[in-house]
Amino acid sequence: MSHQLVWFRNDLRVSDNPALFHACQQGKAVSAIYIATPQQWRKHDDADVKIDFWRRNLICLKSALAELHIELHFFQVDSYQQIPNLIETICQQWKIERLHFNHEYPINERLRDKNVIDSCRNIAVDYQNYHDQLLLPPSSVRTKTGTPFKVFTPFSKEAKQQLEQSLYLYPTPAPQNAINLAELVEEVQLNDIIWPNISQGIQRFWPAGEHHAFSRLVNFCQKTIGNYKQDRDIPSLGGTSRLSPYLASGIISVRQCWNASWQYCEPNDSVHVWQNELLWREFYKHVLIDYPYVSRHKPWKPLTEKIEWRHNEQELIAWQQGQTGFPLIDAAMRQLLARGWMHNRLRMVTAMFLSKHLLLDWRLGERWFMQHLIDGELAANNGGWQWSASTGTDSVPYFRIFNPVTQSKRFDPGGEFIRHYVPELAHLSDKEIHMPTTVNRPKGYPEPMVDLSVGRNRALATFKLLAEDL
DNA sequence: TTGCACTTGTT
DNA sequence: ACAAGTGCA
Repeated sequence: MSHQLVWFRNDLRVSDNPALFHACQQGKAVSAIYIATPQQWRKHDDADVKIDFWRRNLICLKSALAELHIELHFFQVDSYQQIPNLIETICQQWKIERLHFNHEYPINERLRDKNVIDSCRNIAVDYQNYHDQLLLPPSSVRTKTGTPFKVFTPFSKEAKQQLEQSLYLYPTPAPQNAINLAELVEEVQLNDIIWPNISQGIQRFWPAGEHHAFSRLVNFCQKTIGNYKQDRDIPSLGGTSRLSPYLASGIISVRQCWNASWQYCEPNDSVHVWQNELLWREFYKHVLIDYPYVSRHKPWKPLTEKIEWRHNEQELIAWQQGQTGFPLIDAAMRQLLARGWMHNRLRMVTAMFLSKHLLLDWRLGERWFMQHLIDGELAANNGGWQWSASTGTDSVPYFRIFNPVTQSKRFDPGGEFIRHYVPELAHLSDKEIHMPTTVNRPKGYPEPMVDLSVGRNRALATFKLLAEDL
């Protein structure tokens, strides 16, 4: 018997799944496992809304696999350290020949996988792993001199040259030979795991299942993407793909997205803009792999470690709760809490407000985002925050500080987005809503927590000092 | 070494 | 008008 085992992690789908595909290629019985690690999730600040999304997608995955006659078994341990032992036990009791899984790139995951591989070697179990989260493998996008790209534009040019319009997608496997396995004592049911409670209201916005993800992708490419270039920056319009939660948890693959962008779209500027967004995701993942210290709470630009960020718990809380007195910021921060998601434009505006106008440590904001985003993903979240804080690769120049009121007038001109999430301001006119006057400000809505020009100049001075120190 | 190009601006 | 460099070929 040569029993194959697929370990599912951030790839909760059966279509275009390299590990699953290869396991099924062997013509032998295939089983699948998922290992819940609640304490590790807390350590990584994984959001409740994201953990619940995993749970809902695991239900879908279990039934999708059942149709292929593959059983998905659940296990639970506290942390990654216990996984090698658990996998040893599973492999021995089920007489596994080969373990298959798709790569994850953050350092804790790499260490976990290295230890699992060492265990496999100890007990003479074969293993294979595959690249899955990236369009192009690590280290494959390099400058002429062989170094990693530090700037997005040349990175994207090189990446585009390497990418075909149609990438190979691993087909969903055919049904496999069924196998009856003894239930292991370590095994749990999905319901035995303690999951966060998430309201149906939020769940409705993010339906689970790869079929849903795929139809969202096709629908986006056939309809929404046509106006993507103009609409994507207007939070009230819903002009973005809203695929990030599905990509982050591997409910859909980035290869499927890339192919769809060529296959289902009329080629135009908007399509290229969206493809660039996929490449930004790619860029930040490569940065994380090439500069692993960014996942250890270090800025990409070492010099910026010297910045003395202010400490102010109350200001942080005001920002987190959407009580800053700046309507667009507050609307955005409340959207994050209400939906587990925030529009991309607003992620930049709120991140820059925290790191520049308030001069609070960008890592506090990064953490808050991770704790609340359904699409929270280390590389993209870290890359985005370091971009806004001017500490990252190809980040915004420190003197180009978004003005939250100007941004509000430009990207929410009719105030629709603000009215939706900050209802106490809904009655204000289009002109007043971006920055209510003292007279117009309703009771209960806070005064602006910082004078924008004071905050701006404070940030400019801080960064300028840094440059002079050099 | 030089020249070119540079996501998301603000006052 | 201004902020001020920097990656890359």
